[in-house]
This record gives sequence, structure tokens and C-alpha cells, in this order.
Amino acid sequence: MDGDTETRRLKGTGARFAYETLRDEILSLALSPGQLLDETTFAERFAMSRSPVREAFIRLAGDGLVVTLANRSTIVAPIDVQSFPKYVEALDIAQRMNTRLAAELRTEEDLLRIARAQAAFEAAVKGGNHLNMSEANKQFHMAIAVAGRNPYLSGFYERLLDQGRRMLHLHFDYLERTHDGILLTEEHAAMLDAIRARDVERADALAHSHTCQFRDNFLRFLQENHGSTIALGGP
Amino acid sequence: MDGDTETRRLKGTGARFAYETLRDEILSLALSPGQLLDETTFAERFAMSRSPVREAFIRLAGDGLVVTLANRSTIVAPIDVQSFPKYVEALDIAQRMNTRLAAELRTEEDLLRIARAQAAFEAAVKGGNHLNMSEANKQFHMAIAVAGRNPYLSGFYERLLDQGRRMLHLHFDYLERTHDGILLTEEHAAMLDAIRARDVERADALAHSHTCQFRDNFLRFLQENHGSTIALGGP
DNA sequence: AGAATGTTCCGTGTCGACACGTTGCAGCGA
DNA sequence: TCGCTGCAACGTGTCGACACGGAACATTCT
Repeated sequence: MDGDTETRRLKGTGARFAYETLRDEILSLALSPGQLLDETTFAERFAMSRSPVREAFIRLAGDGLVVTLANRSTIVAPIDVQSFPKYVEALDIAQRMNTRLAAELRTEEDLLRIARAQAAFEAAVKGGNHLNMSEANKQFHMAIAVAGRNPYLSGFYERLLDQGRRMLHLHFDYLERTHDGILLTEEHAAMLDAIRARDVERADALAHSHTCQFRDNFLRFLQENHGSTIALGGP
Repeated sequence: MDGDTETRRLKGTGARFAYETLRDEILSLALSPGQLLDETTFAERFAMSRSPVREAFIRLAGDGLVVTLANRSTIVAPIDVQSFPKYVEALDIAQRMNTRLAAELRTEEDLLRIARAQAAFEAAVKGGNHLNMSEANKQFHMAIAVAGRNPYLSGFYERLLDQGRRMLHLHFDYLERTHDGILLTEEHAAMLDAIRARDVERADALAHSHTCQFRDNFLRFLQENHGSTIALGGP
């Protein structure tokens, strides 16, 4: 407890706070793709100086979540529908590779962690909060990636999963109207089974079909919403 | 030519200059792994304030080239020999995937660009400057990756290639004593041939053996220098 | 002598201020 | 009316300064 209305932030937490907050808001589409972000505004909003906000922007740019226009301003990275096939192509590779490795190298402890992440995901689905759901989904897949024991591949995978969270949020409503989330949890359970059984080929196939599932859902969503122009931040 | 002893930098170039300079020095091992980098020192060296230096550090941390110890200082990222197999595993996948895609999707213009990059690499080898050589080698592989038309995969590949440049520099002398660089250029030429012929499987195989070549050379180098403890920045 | 404690120094994290570049608008000329 | 030029406002890039936190050192106690 302290005198200020707002909790006084300890040294070194300002930039982290700005980074994580902005990151969450970008991934959940609270900040829409293409939106202008100016340092001064967010500095005021976070009640801090421009320095930590600026640091957050730089790190987000490194993550590919914002784009910095030199000497002008930075914008939330647009979601380029054109390059969606390329994204899926990369995600498929990353997902399959990490899941294969997990099936091969997983320990009992890994299985426990993955199962816990799966349970957390199911709980998040029941909870209905979209940000929690996409976060839990990412954590499930990252638990698998960690079991794959390759930090380079899991880092790449994590980057793609984060990008994917924005697309997930874009059609969460659609998903809930059509399927009811059960599908995802079932596929997750099947993947965990294959990893537990050390069945590399089955894990690979499941990872692949999981990607296809995501792709098809997203494309169906896009087709249905054809005409109703969604703001994706394109030029 | 201008009045000042040092060229006056235009606005917005300070951070870029610091970033690129530091990056080059890290990749060429002029800054050794584990070395302490303090903002003040480099600010003085570059004749600028701490802000642009700080920005460069943040971006380098995003690239995985430096590690920031909270509230203390940042160090050049150590080269972890332990994780070398994992690195090679990831590099192999990235290299094969990008080269496969290039063989499938390359245009005539891509072939020209790759050939030019190959010529530049040969010139750099003749020149003998290590930094130029590793840079040209990376550019050759990136020219292939660009032909693969997947920015996500080529971005991942680029990151790995940059990491690899440090290891290349570590055993450049060894390479020049044993082989004489000809090997690399021959393998590059073979890869270009396979890509030109749209022979996906041959391109894949060449990419794989190219990775193995690198791995074996580096491991042989490590064995020979066993005992003479090389500073890798480990704890 | 060894360990715990207080102190000093150093570097980062953050701040407010200034200057340059960019952009949009207004005024001028054709 | 349309295009060019000058002006003003806005936001970033950079700067110098201050405060907090950690680390090494000196000091004191057992």
C-alpha cells in the first residue's frame, strides 16, 4: 500500500509493463491492425515517460507485431490476407517439426506439463474469455515445443503462434457459432496421446491436420464475411 | 566532406549506425561472446548519447545476439557449445525447407540474383576478409530463401544464418588451413544448378549435405582445439 | 579469522526538454 | 481552377540529468 492512487511501479518494470500490455492488446485485436501508435499518447496512458514506451515499441517491432515508419510513427502490423497461405505453410512446418520432436524426446515430466496446459485450455474455453483462450492454446502448443528440446525451433514456433493469435481472435465469434470449441480440445487430446505413445508419424499427421483445421476454419470465415470489409490495416 | 572531423549524422541514423556497427562486431567476434557491454562506454565511443545505444542493445537482444541481465548490464550472447547439435538440427530444417521452396518457385530473375550473390561470395573469398566472406555467404543463402517466397521461413533462416556467422568466424582460420574455401563455392554452384533445374529433391539433398559439411568442419575444429580453452562467454 | 553488516560506487531505468524531419494547410501564381 | 511554394503543427530522435538497484569493499562483531 502506498500513498498514490496507482501502485508505484518498481524500477525496471515500466518497460516490461508497457510491452506486455501493448502485446496483449495487439494480440487480442483491442488495438486494430494498422492503427497508429504514438509514443506520447501511450506514455500518458501508462503514466510514464516516453522512454519505456519507446522501448516497448522497439521490442514489439522485433516481434513483428508493429511496424515502424522511420521518423514518422509506428502502426500495429497489418494482417495481410494475401500472405495467409505463406503463414500457414510456415506454421505447418513449425508445428509438425516441434510435435515430431516432442513425440520422440518427451519425458514423463513433459507429458505432465502438456496435460496441465491442456486442462488449462479446456478451463479457458469454459471460461469464455477470448484472450485467455488464445493464450492457453498457445501455451499448450508451446508445452509440446518445449518437450521437443530445440530452443531454435520452439522460438520460431512461438513467434508464429503469436501471429496466429490475432487471426484466431479475428474469427473467434465465428468459431463459437459453428463449432463449439470442442473440436480443438479433442484434437489436442489426440496429439497428447500420440506424443505419449512416442508415435512420431501419428503426431506429425495430427499436427498437420490441426493446422489444416485452423486454415479451413479461417478461410471459411473469410468467405462468409466477404463483402463486410474487415479492418486489417492494409494500405 | 564537411566541417567536422567526424561526419555529422542525420537524424534517425544514430541508432541504426550503432545497431549495425555492434552487430557486425558481434558477428565477426570483434566483440567476444560473454563480453560486458555498457551503454555509457559505447555512447562515448560512437560520440552519441545513451539513447540510441540503448535502442541498439534492445534490438540486438531481440535478435538474440546479446543478453540483457536485468538492472545490471548486457553481455554479448555466449556461444553455447552444448546446444550446437540443436542449432544444426534447426539450421538443417530451415536450409532444406527454403532451398526446396526455391527449387520449386524460383523465377529467372531469382536465378540471376542467386548467381550474382554466388559471384560476390567467390570475390569475397578471393579478397580474404572474413567479415565480407561470412556476409557474402549469408547473402547467397538468403538469395535462395527469397526465391522460396516465404517470408516467415526466410526470416527464421536469416536469424539462424546470422548466429552461424559467429561460429564460422570462430573457425575461419582452421577452414583456410585445411580446405581452401573452394569446397564451399563448389557446393554453392551445385545448389544453384539444382535450383535452376527445379530439381527439388536434389536441392534438398545438397542443402542437407551443406549443413553436414558445416557441422563436421566445426566439430573437427573443436576437437583439434580441445584443451586450448576458447572464450565462448560461458558462465 | 570468518561471517554478517553498512557503505560507497557504478550502471541502468526513467524523466523532461530540445531539435530535426514530416505532414498538412494556407497563400500565391499561372 | 490547379499546381507550386512557404508556414505551422505534430511526433519522433536525441540529449543531459537524476534516482533506484546491485555489487564490491570496508567495517564490525563473534
